[in-house]
Amino acid sequence: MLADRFKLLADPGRLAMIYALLEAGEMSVGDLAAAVEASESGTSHQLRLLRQGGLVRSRPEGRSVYYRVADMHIRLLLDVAVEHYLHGHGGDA
Amino acid sequence: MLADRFKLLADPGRLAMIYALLEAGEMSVGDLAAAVEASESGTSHQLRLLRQGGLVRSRPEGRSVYYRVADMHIRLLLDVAVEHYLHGHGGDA
DNA sequence: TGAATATATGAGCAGATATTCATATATCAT
DNA sequence: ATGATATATGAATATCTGCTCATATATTCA
Repeated sequence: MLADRFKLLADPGRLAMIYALLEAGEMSVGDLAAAVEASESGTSHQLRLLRQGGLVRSRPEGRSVYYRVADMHIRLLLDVAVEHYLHGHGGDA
Repeated sequence: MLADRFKLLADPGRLAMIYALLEAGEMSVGDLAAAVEASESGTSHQLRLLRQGGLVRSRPEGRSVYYRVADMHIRLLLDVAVEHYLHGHGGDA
């Protein structure tokens, strides 16, 4: 469902993770947790949601697991959303 | 916050409302409630969230209030999201 | 004015979500 | 094999969300 995709993006922590991954290209769970200042457990939980939703992919290496954003459509979507966010500052009425 | 924008889109009912408004251009609360098969009260509640978030605007006329999507950036955002959704069917890994 | 209609709003409840803690699994180093 | 490290996962919990019911406000019509 489309709303489920939006749900995954509707959390500041997950958004921060996605932006960090977009910037770094690839990050281990621990590094990502440090980057977004969250617990490793919580980060792992969120990554599972993002992975199940197809927004990120993972690659195990040694005792680490590296995550990356699944595809660049996500960056486009975020860019459009940011642009829309900046544009839309109309109040009520 | 950007996540808040996504939150507004992260609900099937609200998405249905936005699509109905995009299609019709403008609708009263009652007509919209009927179109998305929801209660008028619930529809009004959701419309308030959308209005506060700047996604829709309202225009009172007589004893009705007509709502419309605030701007066409929203349609663009939805289109990109749908395209992304259709594109991204990659599983785990 | 009084009744009916359209919308808005607040309270309360049920279900969903995020976070934390504890524990499990797997890998690496010694 | 033992201990340390990295990640995953389940359970418990606290918060948030959406829905419903009741009620309020405003507008139209008779």
